[in-house]
Amino acid sequence: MGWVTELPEGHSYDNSQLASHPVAGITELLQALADPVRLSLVRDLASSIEPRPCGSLIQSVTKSTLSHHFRVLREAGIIEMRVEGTRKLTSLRRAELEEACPGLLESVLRAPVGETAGVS
Amino acid sequence: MGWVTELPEGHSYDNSQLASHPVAGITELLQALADPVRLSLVRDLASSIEPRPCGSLIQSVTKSTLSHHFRVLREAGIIEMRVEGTRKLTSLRRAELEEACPGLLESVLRAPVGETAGVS
DNA sequence: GCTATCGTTCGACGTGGATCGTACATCATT
DNA sequence: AATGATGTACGATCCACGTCGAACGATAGC
Repeated sequence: MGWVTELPEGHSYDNSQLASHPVAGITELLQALADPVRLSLVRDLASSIEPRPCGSLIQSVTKSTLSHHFRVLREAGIIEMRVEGTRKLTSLRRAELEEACPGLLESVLRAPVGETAGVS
Repeated sequence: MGWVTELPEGHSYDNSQLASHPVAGITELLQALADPVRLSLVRDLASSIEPRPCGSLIQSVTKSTLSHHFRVLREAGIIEMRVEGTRKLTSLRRAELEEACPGLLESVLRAPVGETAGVS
């Protein structure tokens, strides 16, 4: 039954992941950073000099969920990916981010990771 | 403080709005700022030296919605209110915010208000 | 007292988003 | 080709959140 090659209207493969999105506006930027998982990803990326494969970050969520978060960060212009063999290396776009919203990344990374900051 | 005047099993009145909440953690802080209405409120508050009554800010949403946003900002420790007659004056907690997350408010306020920042 | 104004609370609604499982794509190796 | 590893697309589910209208609380002034 219908072994017709199911290309059209099925899963299309979108390579726009590789084209760098422009850095988004401040609201979208904050929204992208305002999720605990994504913030953790950004912190991890910031703490390593070299770009890292997606799978080496986080573990508390599924592959698909992780891919979703990477998409959000990509579309906000916060990260970029490049293919290397069978993997994709992810890196922070520090310079572009700094140009679009100076100081934001710095302050977010410097903030204590725990719960309340303890300032009343 | 912040107790509740219990009347007849219905609306309870919570005065904790006046007790300053501690500045929240970075995630909650970002979440509070990542809404267009709230961000606009914060910008408006930042642009005026004196504290302002709630009603003098924004108009694109209902009273109740506005009150909800103020609550979120209050509970994140971003703003504080004090009663003055029949109004409540709202002000940014710049110092506490700066102590809890240095540079964050500055960078957010300095960011262009429009859509995309235009950095590719 | 009554009335007006200002802000809050409650309840309900709709939408967006975070999560997952499954199926699929791509590349490398065997 | 077949298999394994890595990441993406899609569909479904669930829940948090932004929004509103209506009722209520607090204060000021008539």
